[in-house]
Amino acid sequence: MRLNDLDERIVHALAEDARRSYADIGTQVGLSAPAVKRRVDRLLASGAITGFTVRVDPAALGWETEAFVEIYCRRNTGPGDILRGLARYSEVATVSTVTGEADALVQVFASDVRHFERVLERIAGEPFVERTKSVLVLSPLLRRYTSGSPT
Amino acid sequence: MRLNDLDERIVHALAEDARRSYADIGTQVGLSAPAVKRRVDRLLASGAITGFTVRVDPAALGWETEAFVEIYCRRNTGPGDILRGLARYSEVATVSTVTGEADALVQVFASDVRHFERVLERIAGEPFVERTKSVLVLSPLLRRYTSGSPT
DNA sequence: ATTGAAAATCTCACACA
DNA sequence: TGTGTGAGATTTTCAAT
Repeated sequence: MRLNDLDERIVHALAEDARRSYADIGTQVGLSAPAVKRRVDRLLASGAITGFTVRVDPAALGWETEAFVEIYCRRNTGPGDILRGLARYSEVATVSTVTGEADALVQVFASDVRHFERVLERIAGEPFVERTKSVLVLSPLLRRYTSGSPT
Repeated sequence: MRLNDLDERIVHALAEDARRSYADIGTQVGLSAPAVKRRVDRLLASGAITGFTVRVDPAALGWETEAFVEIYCRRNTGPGDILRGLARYSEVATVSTVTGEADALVQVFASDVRHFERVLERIAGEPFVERTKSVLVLSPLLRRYTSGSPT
């Protein structure tokens, strides 16, 4: 789907505060409230917008430990296998297949290092996982456009 | 701030759909709409919730290329130097100092591989950067709780 | 895309445990 | 401190234009 300038400004407004009223957004972009709603509905239907969510402070929710885990898979493992295997973990925030030596890069939030260790052991025990390689986040210096944590 | 079970369930509900009505959330967690709003307001005031945002499909906004870049810094580089040096790039979404061989892990969104290459060259040219090592995202299989892209 | 009206929701006051 | 109830203000939502 192709977004025009008006759509982009609406998405930008929603990105800053997804609970702003359509009328508010409308006055900012020069549209009436129903017009804004129609465009948002269209963006939702087309998949350009996939939903609305909350920005949380992971530390405030008790998820103080963040890590990136490289996954090295056994032969004949497809993206679907990786997703199905990892989506079950509530501690897993993002999963991406990547170029390079590893097959996938996984972002994990845990309450502490002990918790992370348990999660890592379970992930490493998945049948499609050959080995893993993790780095722990020391300081989340910048979290732009995104922030989230499992519940 | 300490969150109890009710708060966590409310945050979880908002993470799935931040535009659900307080009454809906209330019936799910066993509270009235005003009670839910009061807790959300408190979570906002305490900083546990930092706002509401929209989940977008980066590709629909024209940001089709995502990459993770490991930064190896010169000696005597502090976290502040890394943050100041990288925050200027609008393509940089997240910056974290990490354990392991690299000093920092940076998430970058670009419109295409050519765009990413230009950004990478500029980052690699920063005075505190000794070398970089990148992996490109092939498929963003899972983007839980939020996903965003630079505007 | 806008207008205007009806339905739903938000948001506050107050009362209660 | 935290909750529920009810009323008024606001917003959403859908016709008709």
